[in-house]
Amino acid sequence: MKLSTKGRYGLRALIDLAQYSGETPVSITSISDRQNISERYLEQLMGMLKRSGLVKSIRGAGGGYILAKEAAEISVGDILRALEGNLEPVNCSGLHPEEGCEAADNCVTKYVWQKINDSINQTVDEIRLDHLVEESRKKCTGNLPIQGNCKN
Amino acid sequence: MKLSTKGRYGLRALIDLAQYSGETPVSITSISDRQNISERYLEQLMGMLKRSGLVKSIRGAGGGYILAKEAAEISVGDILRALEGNLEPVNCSGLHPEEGCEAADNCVTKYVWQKINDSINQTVDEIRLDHLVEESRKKCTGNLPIQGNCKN
DNA sequence: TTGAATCCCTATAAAATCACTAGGATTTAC
DNA sequence: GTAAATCCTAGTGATTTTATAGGGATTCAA
Repeated sequence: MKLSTKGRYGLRALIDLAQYSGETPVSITSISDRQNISERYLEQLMGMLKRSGLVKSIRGAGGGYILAKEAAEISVGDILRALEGNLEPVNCSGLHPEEGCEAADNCVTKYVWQKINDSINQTVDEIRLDHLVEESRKKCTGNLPIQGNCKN
Repeated sequence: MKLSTKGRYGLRALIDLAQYSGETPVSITSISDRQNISERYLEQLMGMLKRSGLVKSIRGAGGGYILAKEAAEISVGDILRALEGNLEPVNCSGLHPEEGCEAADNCVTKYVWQKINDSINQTVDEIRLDHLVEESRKKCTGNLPIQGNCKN
């Protein structure tokens, strides 16, 4: 029941991107330096986020990434689902009406997985990127936060 | 962000156990037959549930398992945590006050993981085993439910 | 026009985790 | 004593995760 590094790194990267975005696009190199994430790996994550329409890329020298929409319009749920696929605790076809599991109607555990799924999605959809950026600014007045080896 | 077979099988097994518990203890063989779960594997799961105090075992011929307490006093959360360890989406030491991550105070993502963790735990702790057994009885009046190959 | 900076795509390797399987040891009812 | 059951510890093949690596393609500045 764990989130992979994709989700963890990706969320940190997008907070960073939102925080450092200004006139010029933010390069992968700069994010990876600040966040201590492998440049090559981060590249892949940004690709996924781009394909999901959360960021835009600007190629060539001086290029990098920018948010595709306002930070207030991007939720943690959008980011995590883009990177982790759906957040369902169980890959239960009964959760998807179109797929039709023959046991679905009689399945008791489906009820449980559905409840967990709903609560996770509701929680992550409530948290917006701008809020996290603001929190981050509050915590860190002037000097940079000491992240150390923390990869979460 | 997936629950492993431990949690999925374990919950089904305990619903089954609660459903079929009567005078005599319920054997692993009978549960594994009804639920289509590998006997040897289920053995391990029952061991974990026993160590967590959710079931009691009776050894020897005619032995098996019984619930250690009323079905109404066992929550889905108890079961899943017994089998999956904690349900935290991220193994973040900042979530545990005693461990003390140096970045904890400045860590923005910790806030997110904490929220997800709380919502999952609240959800699974609200659902009790007796409720699931009752639901199961309702859905299946007389004839057994067709579970097919569904492993969820 | 050239070179540096940057994104883009695919393949592959190492590590970790999962989902069992195997082989016994112990306990109990009959 | 024997069969039926739980108990315990390892081992193992398959899959997934977590990157690394390499080779482009594109853009901009000088």
